[in-house]
Amino acid sequence: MTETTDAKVLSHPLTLTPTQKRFILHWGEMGSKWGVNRTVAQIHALLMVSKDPLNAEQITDTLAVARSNVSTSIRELQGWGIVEVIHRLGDRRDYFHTMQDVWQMFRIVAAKRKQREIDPTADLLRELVETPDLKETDPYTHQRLNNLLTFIQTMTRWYQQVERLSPKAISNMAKLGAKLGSMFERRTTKR
Amino acid sequence: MTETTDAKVLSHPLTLTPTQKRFILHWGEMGSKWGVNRTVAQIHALLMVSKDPLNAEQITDTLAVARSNVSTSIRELQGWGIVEVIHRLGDRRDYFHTMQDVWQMFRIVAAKRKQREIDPTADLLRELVETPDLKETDPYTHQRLNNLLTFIQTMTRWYQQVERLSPKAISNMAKLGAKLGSMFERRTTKR
DNA sequence: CATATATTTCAGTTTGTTCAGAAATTAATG
DNA sequence: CATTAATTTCTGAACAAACTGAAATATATG
Repeated sequence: MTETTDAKVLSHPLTLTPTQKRFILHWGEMGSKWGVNRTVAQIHALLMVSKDPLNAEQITDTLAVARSNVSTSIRELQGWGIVEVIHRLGDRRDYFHTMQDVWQMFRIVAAKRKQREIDPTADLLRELVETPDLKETDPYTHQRLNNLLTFIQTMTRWYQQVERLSPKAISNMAKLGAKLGSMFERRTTKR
Repeated sequence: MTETTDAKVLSHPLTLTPTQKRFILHWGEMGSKWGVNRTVAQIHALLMVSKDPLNAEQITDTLAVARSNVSTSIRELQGWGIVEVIHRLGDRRDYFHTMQDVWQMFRIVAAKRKQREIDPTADLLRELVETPDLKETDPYTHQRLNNLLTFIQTMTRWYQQVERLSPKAISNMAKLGAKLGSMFERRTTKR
């Protein structure tokens, strides 16, 4: 019950520029649209614009959320594999930072989302399409499910090719996209 | 208060095969992972495996959800542009059906999601990156935001190319992906 | 090993979402 | 234009998720 307890509350508040604030708030709002909770997204944004790694207390003070909330949120970001811990000599606290490479980050998140949001459906569809006699007894449903499965498999295969490319390669593909597109389009119409 | 009121409750229940049931239930569960509510996803699944268009009452009875819930959910599906109304001579009820072409459905949904989940961020980033003096006063943040923006723009441009392709063209790209990928990879390392 | 510091877990509260049923609205029919 | 059928909107209850503050646990240091 000493007066020092209060002094600790805002021991390491970070000063954010207006630009940084707007980015963090926006990223937090978009989080909900992406299925990520606001605090998690805000912390991620903060780490993205922060030059140096931050400890949990700094994050707490800067974003004005509960310490426990920061703990849980960081855990989730680590679960996604986009936030890492750093330690400093003479400091026992955990310092967090996020990867610099946006393409790398995208790849990691895309892989996780595919695993959670696509793979289970692909598995079930495979099973259902192979249901004995389905093709005969209910050809319509069989056809519909099979179309869906084929589509998912095609997209998956295609994603796996793209996933391996370097950022530079992706950028080049985007630039050459128009040509490529028409190339493939022609190739198929010929058939 | 006549006895006819009760008879109406289950007037047009649809008979679903076990396969159809499993698909509908699974699609409903996955819905939450995709940010779509369960009933909306279930109705969508039901329409996908239903050969004929269904009216609201049939959907209500088959899925055992409230009539009002069906109304709201169908509205949302129409909002996504993947469910349409059909009318029949001598029947004033609305009949609903979903498009057959999976690739077409994907395109529509992808476009909507891009619009909701990507475009606002791209807009903000463009604005922030152009903040006067940011490059000088806070080069680190500027760099980070700019990287993000560039990435989003690249992916967007690339998506726009792909979006125009036919299903067949996509499938071909997936098959040729490996070759293409290494082609681009080589091209960039040379630079 | 006692103390200080850092982190995680937990219970309770707040906030947001889903859903069924009632009420209101819209459209059709004689 | 009154009646019936079809559909949408509104409302409150049940449920689920996010968040906080406090307590419990873990870790370092003299």
